[in-house]
Amino acid sequence: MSQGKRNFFEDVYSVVKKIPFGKVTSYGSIAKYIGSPQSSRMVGWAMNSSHNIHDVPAHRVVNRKGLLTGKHHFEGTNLMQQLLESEGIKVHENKILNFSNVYWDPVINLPPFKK
DNA sequence: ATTCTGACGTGGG
DNA sequence: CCCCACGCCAGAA
Repeated sequence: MSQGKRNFFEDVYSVVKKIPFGKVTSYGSIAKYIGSPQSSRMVGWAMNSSHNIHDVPAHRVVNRKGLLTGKHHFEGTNLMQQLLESEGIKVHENKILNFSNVYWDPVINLPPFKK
């Protein structure tokens, strides 16, 4: 009880860890998958706390337009883009090219969420 | 307690 | 396609 917040963070990380190599998803999709479709902003907040955790591929999470909105929170100026391009994803002007082709939706590709 | 902000999303023009 | 206003919710000042 009343630990929903902590689970929320863990839930977000567990989903992000399952994003396949070379694919990306959005904050909103993650929020929707874990049962809080209106807390997409909190997903971003959770990612902010994932800085310490190296198991979480935060670079594979972008906004619904395919923009690298969190890029500024990575080290250096272009780390996020570098990581994505190292996985074969093309990026131009902070935006993922051929977005629909590399987009991976947990709601569709994972079994129903259960805690 | 109140106000503002933010790694967002949707709807309307 | 772009831009704007609004809704959301947790944390900081």
